[in-house]
Amino acid sequence: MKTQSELNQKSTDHTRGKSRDRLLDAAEALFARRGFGAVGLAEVAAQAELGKASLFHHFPTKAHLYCAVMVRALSYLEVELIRALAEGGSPSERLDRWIETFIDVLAAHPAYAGLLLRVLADEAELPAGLPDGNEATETVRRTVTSALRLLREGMDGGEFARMSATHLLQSLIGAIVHPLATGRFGEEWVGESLLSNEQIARRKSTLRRLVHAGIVTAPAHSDTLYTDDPVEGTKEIQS
Amino acid sequence: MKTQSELNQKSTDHTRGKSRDRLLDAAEALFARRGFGAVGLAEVAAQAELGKASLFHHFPTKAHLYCAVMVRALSYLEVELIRALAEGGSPSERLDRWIETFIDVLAAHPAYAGLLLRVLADEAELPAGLPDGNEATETVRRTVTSALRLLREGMDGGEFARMSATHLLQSLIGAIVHPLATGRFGEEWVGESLLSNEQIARRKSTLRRLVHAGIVTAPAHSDTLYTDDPVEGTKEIQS
DNA sequence: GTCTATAGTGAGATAGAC
DNA sequence: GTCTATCTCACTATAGAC
Repeated sequence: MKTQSELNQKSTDHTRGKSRDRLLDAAEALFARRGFGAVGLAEVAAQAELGKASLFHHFPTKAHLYCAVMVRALSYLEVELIRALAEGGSPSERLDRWIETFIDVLAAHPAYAGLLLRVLADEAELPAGLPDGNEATETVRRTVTSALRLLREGMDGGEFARMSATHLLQSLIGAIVHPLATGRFGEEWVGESLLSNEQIARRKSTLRRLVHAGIVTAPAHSDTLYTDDPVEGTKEIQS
Repeated sequence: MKTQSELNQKSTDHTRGKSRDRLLDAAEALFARRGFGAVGLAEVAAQAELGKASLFHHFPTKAHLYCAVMVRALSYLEVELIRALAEGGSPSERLDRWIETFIDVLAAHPAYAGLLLRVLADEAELPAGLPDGNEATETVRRTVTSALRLLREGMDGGEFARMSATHLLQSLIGAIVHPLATGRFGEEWVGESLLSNEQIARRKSTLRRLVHAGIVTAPAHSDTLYTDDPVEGTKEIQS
């Protein structure tokens, strides 16, 4: 029974992959642009060239579909970022590679920036209880934890300035993800697709400059500089 | 007729302001958390302690309500940011004040970060054609333009490093807005409300450090650094 | 200006033939 | 696995009394 469909799990091309994958692709694009609540399953099915009812054969519920989309994207991102960190080098080199890889992943998958924004910001749109929903949450947690570990290592070794690692990471993520999620306005300001090689190079360059030297060349006036996060030292996220 | 209701247009307290304002407040919170499509008007009305039908007396359509919420928030932000820039000082000082004011506004209005994220990232959720929708778009444009002007001035004067002003601004906005829009995860990582005085001070400190000196203290390896945006020089956004 | 009642539409989800 | 037909319900919006 079903010898063929088991063999090409990786979905080469014959129509454009298995219909489950087409559904995931369609849903991914739509959820990224409009969010969970504003996407209709009829539109998803139509864009996957399937009937609306067939969708429910692959995903029993809209929430399941949403979580499956998220898990696929988040897992891919996690794998790439972990790989980037695993290649070794000084904390500074690893951070550079982490940022560059992050941008590369968002550039290669135009929907991911939007999806990430929604996972992080939308309220309760990862319905807990679903296995995939929990896995998505855990994937985010793991990815964040590994990045935090890098930042703290760099600070401990004196290679990064001492500051709140969590706040720094949130700022970095915002600076990386947000610009690539601002479809309309972003392209209007930049004048062309944000995903062109040229603009991606500019994004990397901007981030690199920001991380390595800031942007202000004049001397800054002194100011209180917070260093450590007192609370999180004992939280299980430390792992 | 109605002498009383005309007098307290500014809605002091007697229940909690005029019902139109209560509707705006309720809608603001819900739209920020869930986006246009996922919010039901029944919930908005209920949270404003009004019947569902009364809502349509104040806003003829859901889109009108959404745009009204956006205009109110964006206008307030614009006024504050323009004021911050108008207080004078060197580009560096004005940029610091701009960032600090931005964060203060987001901290004082917990829904604004979420709203901003949606204006910038959600697709077509500011229905053009509505007067308020166009005004919201124009407000975003003006706010961005004034910030871009500051960045370019700083670069021209040598006080900021030469780089793509648009990319820099997008990165800054992401670093400012995104962390304050990540309700769930953000608080989990930080361990307390992101809007406490302590955490707001950390946000400001992190951004200031990032802008003024970057975070890496070790010498960076050389890299291509993009400077100007060739396309946008002739666009009407230049104003 | 606020309400109850209700229209009318489109959503998520199911039944069951093929 | 895919389809057509259908159920059920929540939603936006309207009508009209008070």
